[in-house]
Amino acid sequence: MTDPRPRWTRAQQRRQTEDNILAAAREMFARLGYDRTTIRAVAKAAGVDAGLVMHYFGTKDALFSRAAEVPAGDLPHGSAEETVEALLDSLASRLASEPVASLAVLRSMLTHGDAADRYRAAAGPQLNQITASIPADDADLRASLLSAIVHGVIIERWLLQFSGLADASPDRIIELLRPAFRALATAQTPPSTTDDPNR
Amino acid sequence: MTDPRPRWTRAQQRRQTEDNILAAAREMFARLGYDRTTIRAVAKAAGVDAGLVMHYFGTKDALFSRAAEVPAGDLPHGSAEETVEALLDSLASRLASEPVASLAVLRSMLTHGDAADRYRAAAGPQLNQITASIPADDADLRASLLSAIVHGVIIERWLLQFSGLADASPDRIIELLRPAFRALATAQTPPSTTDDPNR
DNA sequence: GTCTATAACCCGATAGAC
DNA sequence: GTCTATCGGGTTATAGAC
Repeated sequence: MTDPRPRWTRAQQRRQTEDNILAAAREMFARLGYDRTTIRAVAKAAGVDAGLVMHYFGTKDALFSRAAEVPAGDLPHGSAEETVEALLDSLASRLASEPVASLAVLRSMLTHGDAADRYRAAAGPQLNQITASIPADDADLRASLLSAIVHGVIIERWLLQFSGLADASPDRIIELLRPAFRALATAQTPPSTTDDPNR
Repeated sequence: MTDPRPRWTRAQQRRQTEDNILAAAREMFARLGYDRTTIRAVAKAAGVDAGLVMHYFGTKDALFSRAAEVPAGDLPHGSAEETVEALLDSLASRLASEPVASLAVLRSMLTHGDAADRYRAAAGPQLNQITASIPADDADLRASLLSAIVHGVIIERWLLQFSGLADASPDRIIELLRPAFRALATAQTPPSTTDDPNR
């Protein structure tokens, strides 16, 4: 009375197993980083054999590449003010819940070259768009600083779990950062301490 | 005709060798992180035997602890404005040249628990002083954000070597960040987009 | 297709010769 | 004090049985 036909086809079954492995790998890469994540542990977490993981993905590096695929987040074009708001929106959602694949990249980027490359590749386009929206000679530096702030906050919230940032409400963080972002995105020489050498 | 008395005493010689090992370990921990730094490689870089490193420091963890000793950087007490300037001064010097021991901690903090603890211990006092100087209910969150910004900039400059931050002049970075820091350190509801629900 | 066994290598740590 | 040799364990990756 057993049905000889499988509920899923071979290809579907394989895909399902691959997804399980990738999910386990993502979680582990995000929590432990590249080096301390072992193929054996990933396989066990996914309920399969370690040899199977190698058979599917070839190498540990390839597994990381697949597990750490993160969509290139891009911002809509617009004025500096609009870009600031778009950047704050993006940050707000990443403060609410950061994708595991992205956390895997962030966790490993300081000690694994491929992860650092992935990080640069993901941040690059966003950086260019921010730069383009800022009307100033040093737009690139301003954009880099905005990007560094976003990443610093994300890292301390999700990876280091700094008290004060780990459990603060995204809205409050956004409200506090808005003036700082505006100050960076709008070119204005502060009427402050030093004299202008260009006069 | 050889002089039987050594130029240095045994204790001095040992101290010299220890310093060589620590310097090599610092450089390697800072460049590769905790996991990828091996005792063997440190010994080779220091020109000694791997067994000697173990004999001096006992374990790899203990070697890291010694190599990653970083003085607890504290800020002078003062008003919010003064604290901002002190924080900017501190950042300026860290942008000019960051100590190798500190880079070792930063490089390893996402993947090595001890390094993360060290990082929190070093950032903690500074954070408290910033918090104390800010007259606002959410002073702790504002201080955390200031700290996150500093660390984000340092990481992208020294560890990820993000173009735009890696080779920008410290002075320009400081000038750009000053308004942003002031905005965070001085409690003011922005006269901006949203209505004030507390009226 | 899936899994077991193992090869080949590198690690931290230890014991002991000199 | 310094260094050689090695132990015991872990890893990725491969080869082959079922």
